[in-house]
Amino acid sequence: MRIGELARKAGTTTRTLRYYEARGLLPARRGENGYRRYDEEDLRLLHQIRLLQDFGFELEETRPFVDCLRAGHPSGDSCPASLDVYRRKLDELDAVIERLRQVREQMGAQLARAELEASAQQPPAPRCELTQAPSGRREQERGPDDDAVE
Amino acid sequence: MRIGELARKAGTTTRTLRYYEARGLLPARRGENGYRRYDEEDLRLLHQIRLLQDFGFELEETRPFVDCLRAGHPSGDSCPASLDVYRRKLDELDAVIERLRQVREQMGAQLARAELEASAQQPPAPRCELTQAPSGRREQERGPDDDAVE
DNA sequence: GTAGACCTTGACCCCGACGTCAACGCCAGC
DNA sequence: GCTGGCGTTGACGTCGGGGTCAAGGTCTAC
Repeated sequence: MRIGELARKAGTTTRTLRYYEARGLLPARRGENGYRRYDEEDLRLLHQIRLLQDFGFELEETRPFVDCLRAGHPSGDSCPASLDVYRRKLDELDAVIERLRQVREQMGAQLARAELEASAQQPPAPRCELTQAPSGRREQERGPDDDAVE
Repeated sequence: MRIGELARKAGTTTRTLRYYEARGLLPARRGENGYRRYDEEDLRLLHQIRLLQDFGFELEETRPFVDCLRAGHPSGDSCPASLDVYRRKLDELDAVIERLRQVREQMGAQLARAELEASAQQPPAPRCELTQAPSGRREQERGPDDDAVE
């Protein structure tokens, strides 16, 4: 199959596939006309990459898994190198989560303190003019925003 | 004081201070020679910025806090606009933490499964190597080299 | 034989928070 | 007056994972 079809099947874009190829992660054979040609095996590799990306892996970190699959193993994590990456990522993940948890805690305390002080000042009349909304209005739809975990 | 001194006192760099000024976040007065001049108030503002940055705020998100301080309030979070940012960040934080927690869980399960499979295969002889599998090569032989990145 | 869907490479753009020159001005001490 | 350490602006680089043209080649259907 050609690049467009593979992209559709994997739910990604042709630009992304060319990018992966440029990184040496998913090289393609070429037909006589110079078009890239892929097969089902490539689709599997690509699925592996996307899965790990969704987990927050950097592209380079998916390489051991892809190599493992390409070497003929049943799954990308059948090789020691992949397991090492898993373990490292788990450690990282634990560290990040813990840090965020602490930040969350401190911020929650700050907010509580600030709200308390505000309510001690504000009761009679609205004063602080650096705002527009008088109170809650917090739905703020969540757009295509997401990760950015450090 | 001049830029270098402020940077040292706040544990940051002159480049950073110029960047903040370019963003309009921490404008500086100028001496006759064109040098930036700062005072203790600026140091306070800067501390507020750095604190929030450490919390993972983007620069723009610190602006309400800085404005609040500059408006004469005792602390950066004495203003409703700042509290709104707190609340929004807390929500974001909760969402991110939860997502990471789930990823951590899935990955832990993957690792456990992979380790189990590995131990079921490995005992007799070491197998899992990153060598070519004897299985079918892909259609159309390639040039004088199978790519080996690294 | 031609439209239009697909492919090719190359090149520049984006975000955030700066780092890192380069080339020059200002000022203090010796 | 010269060196060295400050300061100034401006411009480009970084990192990841692509997006978005632009200018052209190919293939397929009608």
